[in-house]
Amino acid sequence: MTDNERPHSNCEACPTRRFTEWRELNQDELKTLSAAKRTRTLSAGTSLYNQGDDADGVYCIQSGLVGLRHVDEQGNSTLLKTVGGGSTIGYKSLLSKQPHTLSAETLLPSDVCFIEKSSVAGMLARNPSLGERFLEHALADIKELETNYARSLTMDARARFIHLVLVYYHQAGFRDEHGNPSVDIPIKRSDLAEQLGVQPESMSRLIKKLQAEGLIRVKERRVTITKFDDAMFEAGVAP
Amino acid sequence: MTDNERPHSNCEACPTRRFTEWRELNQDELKTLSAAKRTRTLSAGTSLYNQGDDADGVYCIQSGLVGLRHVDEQGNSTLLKTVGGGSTIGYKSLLSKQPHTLSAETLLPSDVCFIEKSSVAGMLARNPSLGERFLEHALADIKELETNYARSLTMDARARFIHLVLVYYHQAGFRDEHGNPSVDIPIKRSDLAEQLGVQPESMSRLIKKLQAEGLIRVKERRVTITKFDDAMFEAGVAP
DNA sequence: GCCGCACATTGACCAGGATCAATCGGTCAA
DNA sequence: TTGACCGATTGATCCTGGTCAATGTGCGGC
Repeated sequence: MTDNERPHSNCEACPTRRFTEWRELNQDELKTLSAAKRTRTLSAGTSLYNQGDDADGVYCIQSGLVGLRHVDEQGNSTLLKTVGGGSTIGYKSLLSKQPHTLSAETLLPSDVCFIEKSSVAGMLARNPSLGERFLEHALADIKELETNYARSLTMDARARFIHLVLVYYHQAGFRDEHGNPSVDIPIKRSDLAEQLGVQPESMSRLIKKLQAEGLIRVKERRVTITKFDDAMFEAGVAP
Repeated sequence: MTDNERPHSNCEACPTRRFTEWRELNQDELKTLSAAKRTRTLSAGTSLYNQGDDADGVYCIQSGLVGLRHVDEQGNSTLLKTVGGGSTIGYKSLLSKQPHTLSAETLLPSDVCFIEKSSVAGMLARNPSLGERFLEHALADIKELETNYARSLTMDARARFIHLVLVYYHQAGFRDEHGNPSVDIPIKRSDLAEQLGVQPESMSRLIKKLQAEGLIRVKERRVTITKFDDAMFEAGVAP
């Protein structure tokens, strides 16, 4: 755990910190945080924690991609969410003192910081505004969950997929060599299907259809949105 | 607003308080709360607040039933949740300082207390544990949303409906004259359909089918669960 | 009593996805 | 090189739930 410690070993300099709960810590607190955290570079497919486990701390994603998965009593698996650099996860279970409701697993090689339970508790006790940041985070998560839930109840797989592509584009989009909006959605088809609540076969057919219509172009795991306005419209996003 | 003021005019005596955020207030704080709150008895179909509005305070449901609805850009309406006595709503928008993401409307005649924004802020400033209660509430909401979202992605309308009946039964169930587990789901079919994300016609047919199979019996808005174990199994609930 | 309206149900038909089975390509280890 | 395995795709078929149109049914207003 010491030999693969590399990226941004001190939190003051961490470029993603300003998007996290830790953004308002003072110099002293940042020193404490730097000392408390453990940074690891993980290969894809590494489990951070499992549904049902007790929380042992919180995880800050510095880079890469982490998937949050839920498995129900009947074994149905759902990829509820993916998070990238600048996200803090695992805090809900810690704060509610209840077992994790989701499992977290790296989907890409990722740099992840871990801050142990007692350190978080200590900082929370000394800095009340940190608690407010976590509350804010929870409220933002609720908002996102509400709209996703409503979307799953009212929109078909096609519209949900287009919406999801636009979400990924919003997070990590770029222009390809011809200036077309593109994004790498670096997860396998079956995970994409799980995120949409459809079967992999339906995912294949859907992609095929959307390509045939010329709405998107897909090569491997790169999606180019060729009719951006149409996509926005179908996903129900304001212009 | 003064003439229809009736039920439990002081919060110390309020029987539902022990289920709410206010459960740990001291005598002084309870007096403040009692003075700040306004209680109203509302008929069914009254709007408490609308999606897009700024928060003006929080609402405590004393009795009755309130529906929380989301309408998206395309006009798709979803009944995301119903809440009864002992629930506090409207707090998310207040704490996040963002417009309401949902509309709240009474589905039954309801007694509702309203606590104005500035009063809540005052109490929060003086009592940090109140903030923790709201955080707990938010975390519980997230947990519920996550499982509902996952359920909507993986289970069909039939299983979701059975699950929903069991949820209502858990909240307000009783034994009918023959000792069979029953519950009044006091909302109209189209709202039930909205809550499940299906069309009213499908709702009708689904109920008909489940009755034909002898799993449930439905009369007006009362549902009797005739095969309780089968229902639990289909809904994916542990025995 | 009669009209109008909202809620609920039913029928006929269609479409979106699920399911089952087969194929294909790529990668890795023996 | 071969075979095992995984991910992805395709085809054939079935079933759930959507859509459109019609019919009940109860209730308040006049």
